[in-house]
Amino acid sequence: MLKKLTQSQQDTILERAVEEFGRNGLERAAISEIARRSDVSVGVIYKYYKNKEELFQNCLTHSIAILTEVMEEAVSGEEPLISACEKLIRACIAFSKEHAPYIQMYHAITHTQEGAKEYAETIESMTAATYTRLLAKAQQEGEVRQDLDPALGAMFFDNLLMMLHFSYGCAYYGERMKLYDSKVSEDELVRQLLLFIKGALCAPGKE
Amino acid sequence: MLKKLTQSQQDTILERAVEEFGRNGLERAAISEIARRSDVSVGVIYKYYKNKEELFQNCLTHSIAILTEVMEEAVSGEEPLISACEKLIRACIAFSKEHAPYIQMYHAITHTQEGAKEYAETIESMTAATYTRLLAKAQQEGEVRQDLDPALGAMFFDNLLMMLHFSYGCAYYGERMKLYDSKVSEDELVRQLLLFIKGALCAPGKE
Amino acid sequence: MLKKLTQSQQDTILERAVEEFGRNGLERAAISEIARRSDVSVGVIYKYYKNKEELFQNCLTHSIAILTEVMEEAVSGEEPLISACEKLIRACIAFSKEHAPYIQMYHAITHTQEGAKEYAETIESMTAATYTRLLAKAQQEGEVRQDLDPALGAMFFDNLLMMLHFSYGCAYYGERMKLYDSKVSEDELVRQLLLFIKGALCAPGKE
Amino acid sequence: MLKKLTQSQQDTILERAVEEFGRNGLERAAISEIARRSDVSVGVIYKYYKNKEELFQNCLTHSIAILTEVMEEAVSGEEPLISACEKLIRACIAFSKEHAPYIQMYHAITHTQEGAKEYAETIESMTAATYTRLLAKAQQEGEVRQDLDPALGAMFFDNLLMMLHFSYGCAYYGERMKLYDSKVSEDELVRQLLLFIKGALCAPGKE
DNA sequence: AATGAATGAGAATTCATTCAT
DNA sequence: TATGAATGAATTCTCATTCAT
Repeated sequence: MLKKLTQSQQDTILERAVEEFGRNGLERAAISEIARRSDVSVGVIYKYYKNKEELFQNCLTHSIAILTEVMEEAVSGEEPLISACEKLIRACIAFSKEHAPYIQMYHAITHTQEGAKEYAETIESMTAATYTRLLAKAQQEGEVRQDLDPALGAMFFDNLLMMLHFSYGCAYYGERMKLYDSKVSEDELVRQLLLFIKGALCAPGKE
Repeated sequence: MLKKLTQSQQDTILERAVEEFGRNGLERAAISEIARRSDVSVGVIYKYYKNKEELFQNCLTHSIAILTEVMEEAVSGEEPLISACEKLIRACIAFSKEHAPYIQMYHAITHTQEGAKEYAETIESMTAATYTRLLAKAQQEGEVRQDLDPALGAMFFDNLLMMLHFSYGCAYYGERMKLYDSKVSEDELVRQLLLFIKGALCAPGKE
Repeated sequence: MLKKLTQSQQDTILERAVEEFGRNGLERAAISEIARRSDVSVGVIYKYYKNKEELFQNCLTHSIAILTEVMEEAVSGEEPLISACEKLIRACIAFSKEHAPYIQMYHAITHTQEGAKEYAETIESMTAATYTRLLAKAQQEGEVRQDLDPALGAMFFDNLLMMLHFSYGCAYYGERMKLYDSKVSEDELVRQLLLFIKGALCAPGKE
Repeated sequence: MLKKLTQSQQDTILERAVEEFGRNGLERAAISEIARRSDVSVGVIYKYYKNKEELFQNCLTHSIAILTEVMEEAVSGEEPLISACEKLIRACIAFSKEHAPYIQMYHAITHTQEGAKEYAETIESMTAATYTRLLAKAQQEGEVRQDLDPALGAMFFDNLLMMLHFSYGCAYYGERMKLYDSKVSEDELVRQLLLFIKGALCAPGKE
């Protein structure tokens, strides 16, 4: 067959690769398995990606792009901070449940030593800036207490979201969550997390 | 060398193993590398540990013991919740800076799919129970607001601590932290985190 | 070489494997040695056979098929017992001289403890049944003396054939044979063995 | 401990070694296991035997010596051929049942390629000569038919005994025997084998 | 002289990567 | 251009043998 890979086939490879890397991590993931599931030959994957590492990188970029898009969409409107937070939290949970492999890939990348700086900048810069801006603005409007540093507040908030992603996207953190709360409903968890965050960020008596 | 391994050599193996597992995870970690770095033969590692899995388990047990000791010490006294939190936060940071490989190994473990439940139970059960109890008690004493679920509150709190561990123990999260806060002192970070947690947990006007 | 293995190369692997297993038994036989002698990579052997055990099983099946074919051919006709015996004896000798590695592999197998039952059933069942039937039939026709148990007689007869196989296929038994008979011709040996067997099986005065 | 090994300890080592080699063959047999079972250190075995190969050789010599002694004892008297045969057969079975490891060692040695000649001469010469002489004498006395070559007759007879040893001493041959005869008593087997041998060796109407 | 822990070569098996077709 | 079989380096684990005590 001398037919060039269609865009759809290329997408399939990336999706199956994300799944395989999510399942098995960079090391154990098998190119042959990705090829098999994508219904292409091993050789063609090496036509498109120099080696396993590079395929992994591409999966990452792909995952992060999707993840970022979803999160940005949640805070694009003009609305009170707490509503934005709720949207973000619900988006977090929905995305993690639906696209666990992407979360697992994200988790995998955060394990790198080499290139950690470059990865972090690529992946986290925009979120960091966005959340910090969101808080700074809310602070100016009196929604957020004055003694909180917007950057650090944003980081703590993002930390909570990140753990939420892991809790719904990674087996280990899922099990850990059960140890804390084996039967509380997802809605109740969201309500409590909002309560927690609101207390943390907002001036008493304000919203 | 046909002399029995000294205790110090045995300790070295465990330390190098933690580093290797931290760097590469269970799968990719190479016994031969651990042996080389520990300056012993491969065979001797198999004399002390039945296989790679068992060495890993020992590293894990060892790590947890150290970590637990540090954390328990921080909350052993009878003191206001916020003081306990501060102690825990400072212990977290100190431990992560001193024992980064342990944190990295922990991070690697949390990526597992298989055995996730067993790992989570081994590693997280005690912490989960301890923090939940701490909050429940503080709630009874009026220190913590009544509408907060102690278990969920404990989880959110532990989530913040976990991210703190990662931030000081893993390269990626360290870089990420810099994106939020490139110059704030550690002391200021602790102060702000305490502020954040206090707001989240405590009834307004109370401590 | 990235061309698919030719049938001849695949046959070579099996032949070299039989030799290696014959020389060293299942345990000690080295896949790398088989690969080297077959002029293929180690990996390709694992492409065709899941593991050493499976390669061994294939060698065994292959050997049995060849051996059985040869032996069955010798007793397929309707002829007096003694003629059949002569054919079998001559087939034994010819086969052992031509395919010594098969005999050596057979000898190696018979040393196993584990799985001895399964091996014995796989390898010996058909022969046992065939020889027993052969004798029982000859007994009904008066060719074999009435006081001989056909099954035991068949076993003693097969015992003699087996030792013949070893004598012509294994170095040790070859040397041992020379100790008994350093100059007698093969023809004379066959004649004497037939005489021996005829005396053992047949009623005096009958053939 | 600076105590020299007693003779009894040395014997124990040899016995345990025969067992271990019988169980696992030369390759799989573990020196450390032999040491453990003999209640001596690994090092001391290497004081007495240069390496595993040499220990194996010594086990062999030991096994063969015992085996030969038993068999010679059975034919030392002045008695009719068939009585001697019965004694030998019964000695065969009794010895094989009691000392299976020795038989297994014998079987293992017959697998060697290198040194096959030397082994065969060491082990088989005396038996070959003894049985040949036994038959030649019986032939002179008219007990054995005149057209049988005493050397070849002795070999066929010894072949039957050898298979008897294997049948009672090696798992594989034991299972094979069951395929022929799953319920016949040992006594009946001896009776039938004697019948078989008598027919093979003796002139009709004679004993 | 005996001990037994350490050594390290060697074997099975996997799988990323190559390249003849 | 796509294929997928072949390659062979790398990894885990075993155990015969050594030698400091």
